[in-house]
Amino acid sequence: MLDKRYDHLQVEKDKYQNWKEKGYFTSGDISKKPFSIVIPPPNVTGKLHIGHTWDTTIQDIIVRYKKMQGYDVLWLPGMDHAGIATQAKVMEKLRNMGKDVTKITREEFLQWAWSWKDEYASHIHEQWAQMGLALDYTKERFTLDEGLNYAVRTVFVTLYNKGLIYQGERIINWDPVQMTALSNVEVIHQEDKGYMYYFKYPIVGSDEYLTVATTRPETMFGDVCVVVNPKDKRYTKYHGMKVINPANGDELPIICDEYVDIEFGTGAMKCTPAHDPNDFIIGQKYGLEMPIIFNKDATMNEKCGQYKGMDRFVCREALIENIKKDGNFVKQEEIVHPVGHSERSNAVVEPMLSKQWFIKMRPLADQALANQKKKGDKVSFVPDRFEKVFIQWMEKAEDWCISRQLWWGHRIPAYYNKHTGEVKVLMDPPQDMENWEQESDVLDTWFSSALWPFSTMGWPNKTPELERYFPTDVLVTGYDIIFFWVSRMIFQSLEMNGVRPFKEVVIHGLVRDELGRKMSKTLGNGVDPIKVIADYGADALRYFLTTNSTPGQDMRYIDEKVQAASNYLNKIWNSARYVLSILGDDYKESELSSDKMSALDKWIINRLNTTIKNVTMNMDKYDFNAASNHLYNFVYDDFCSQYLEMSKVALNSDNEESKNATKAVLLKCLKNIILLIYPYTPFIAEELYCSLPTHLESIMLETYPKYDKKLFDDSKDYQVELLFNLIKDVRNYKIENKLAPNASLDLSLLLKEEMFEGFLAYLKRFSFSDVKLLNKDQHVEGESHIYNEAELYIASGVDKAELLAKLDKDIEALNNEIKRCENMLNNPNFTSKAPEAKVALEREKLAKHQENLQVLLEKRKKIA
RNA sequence: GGAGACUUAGUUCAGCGGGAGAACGCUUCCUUCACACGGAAGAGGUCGUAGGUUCGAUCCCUACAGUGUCCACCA
Repeated sequence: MLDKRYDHLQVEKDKYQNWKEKGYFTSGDISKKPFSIVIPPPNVTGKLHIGHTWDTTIQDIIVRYKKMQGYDVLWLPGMDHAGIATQAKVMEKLRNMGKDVTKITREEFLQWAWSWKDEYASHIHEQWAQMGLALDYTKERFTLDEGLNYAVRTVFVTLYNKGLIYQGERIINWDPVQMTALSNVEVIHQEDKGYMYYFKYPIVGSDEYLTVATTRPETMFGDVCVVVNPKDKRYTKYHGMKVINPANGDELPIICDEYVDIEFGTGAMKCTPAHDPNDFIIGQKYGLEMPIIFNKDATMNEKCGQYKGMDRFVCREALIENIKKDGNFVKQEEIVHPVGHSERSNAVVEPMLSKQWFIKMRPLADQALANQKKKGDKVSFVPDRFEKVFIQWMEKAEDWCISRQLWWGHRIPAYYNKHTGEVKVLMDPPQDMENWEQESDVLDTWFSSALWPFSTMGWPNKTPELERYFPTDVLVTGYDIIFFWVSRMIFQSLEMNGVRPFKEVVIHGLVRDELGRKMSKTLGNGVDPIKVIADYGADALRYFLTTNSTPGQDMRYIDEKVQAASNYLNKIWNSARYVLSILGDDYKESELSSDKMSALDKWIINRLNTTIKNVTMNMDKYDFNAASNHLYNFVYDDFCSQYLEMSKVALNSDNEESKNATKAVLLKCLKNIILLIYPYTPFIAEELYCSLPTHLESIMLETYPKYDKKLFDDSKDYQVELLFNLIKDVRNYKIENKLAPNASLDLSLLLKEEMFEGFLAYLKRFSFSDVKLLNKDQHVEGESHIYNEAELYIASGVDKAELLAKLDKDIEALNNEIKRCENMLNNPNFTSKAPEAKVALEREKLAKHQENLQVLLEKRKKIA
């Protein structure tokens, strides 16, 4: 027997462990069709946040749904080593322990990092368990494990040999806090306040000067020339002359290049090839020197004279002061301009010339773009507008800087000859390793993540897993990592395997706080899923997360809505409790047979069928909000409010046959509700399922409900709806007239056709009144309610004037409706252009309205 | 500078070429034997503004306004 109140703590206890131990999460039944998903591996940097919960719940719903539909589902779990982020956290921990991190060795650090990984991996496992995720742990991987390292090396060597990976000196984004290079996507551009400074660059051998503008005066130590547009007439006379750099007195040539915009600033641009990507291009074009002026921590280096060792921003201020003293300062303007910050450290990123490893993107991007044009092979985005985001990024993808000056990651398999400097890229260290030194840099974390869908399945070996589950069926992730991850998986898979990594990508948004703000550590507005689970249960949280937004759209976390989800589950719980109590302990399940079912039974079964159809259709579209809404309406309106209440009549009758039919229908509805809600809320579904009179060992072994045409007979459904309307109007009458809900009224009913068996009994029971049947044309005093198939009169002490007033109101409303219909039908454009069915429907409506109007008019005549 | 998203009830959000929906909140009534974390009934919206397409627009198109998002090297 179920408890009176749904208690999530009791319901969610021990179930996960049991599922796991029984092997329900394990894939590999080759008698079934395969279906596969790889989890987006969470970083081992911390605990999971509510965004992870959303992401993984969507996957879990898909997984459980597909399992029920008879697929052999592989949901592959795993985690990401998250290079920069984890290294930063581990370093911080070591500093907090009082260690001198500058003295620590690579090997020592890696030991600490691995133990950090173990600790956080166990937190993540615990959270997955609490959320109830049906992950196949026998296939779990880590982005830094040996097998994945083998895959990473294979890809690196292959791309290198194809010329798609190269080492080059280029301008990269330098994070001076983490002291590593970053890729473009790891740089966040934000609008910062700053100044545009204008300085005089005196012309050598002249009293004149050029005014040059810059936002980063400290880079002036790296200036090698001043560039003007050859067409700029203001500067023609200076062509071939030199200017003096006001920062250090160096003489700089004036160079002409079309790149300079005559309209922008002063039209004279300082050129710092080592610290600006555009200047770098000009530097290359004219073979200019490229002096680097920063140390790795963005302090000024020895090229900066008296400023050596200063922080770049301190230097900036000091330099400006000195230029002012020299009289070369013109002005400064406050501006707001985009400034690049490191995604991880938030430090202002310094563009810096540096030797790094790159992936040549153009050929790979073109391949990915070409594949999107192939109908059967493309990756389908859900919702499809996100394909555009992907395509646009691919169209202008620049080379990807993949080397990082870190320890925590896949070490680049390149070897430098200690004597000759020769570079070799190899799967394994050279035989004479004593003469070689391995590249100390590691790869960008996303390099290994990009291989995740196939590296986790044993690639490059032709494993059975790869054969069976790759390409995967669907990937679920947030729109914020389309660039970081989705696009890179796509081009890597196409290059390495010749096929897409997944057929579909389901994109969701961000969870925001109650006020619509992004959740962040600095705001402290994050929501801890573990706390929500403790308060309301994993089921309520899962239901809330997956049913409160449209695909691809952000959502707000609102506590009351989780509570509402919990109330819904309590509703299902109690309806189950009731149904089970009706069935009794020794109930034997029997087949539903259409001929023993009442009109009411058939009605609810039809509603159930329709619900199954709608839910399934929307589940297949990954529209979990729409799917759950259909079920919700069925549970509340059709099943609980109508059928459960109505069924009490049959259950209290002496008719054993109809009693049994009702019980069977109740059970069928309940069981289907449990099965339909199960992917969303597996814990409560399992609990209720196992309380059914007959059940398998677990709901995880059940099959998903199917639309059942056999029981479909809706011929009397409209009469059932009429009954509901009659009851509703009677209730309404009582409330309007301040009568008790169970007050007995004097009701008269004229039926225009024969109603289903028991119709009157239901009406009597739910109106708490006796119902007199009228013959045609028989007149009764009272308030009239006209329906298409019936007329209801409620005798009352209300006076004539009031009755007439009400009647007039009804007549007026009906007249308006008739007018609306007539206007439409009299419009030849409507009748000729609108679909036939639409026109017929309007005609039908008009006829009914007119008929009903006649009744009301006659009624009025008799009263008046 | 580009791209796309959003604007619907007090609030958070669905929806849709043919009489506006849910949840929460609010009002009235009801402890009736599944559930007061409940039930019954109800109030509440010129669907951002202006044009256009259409027999018909909240829905499609255009412009505008507002809100937030992503991308982008202009000194």
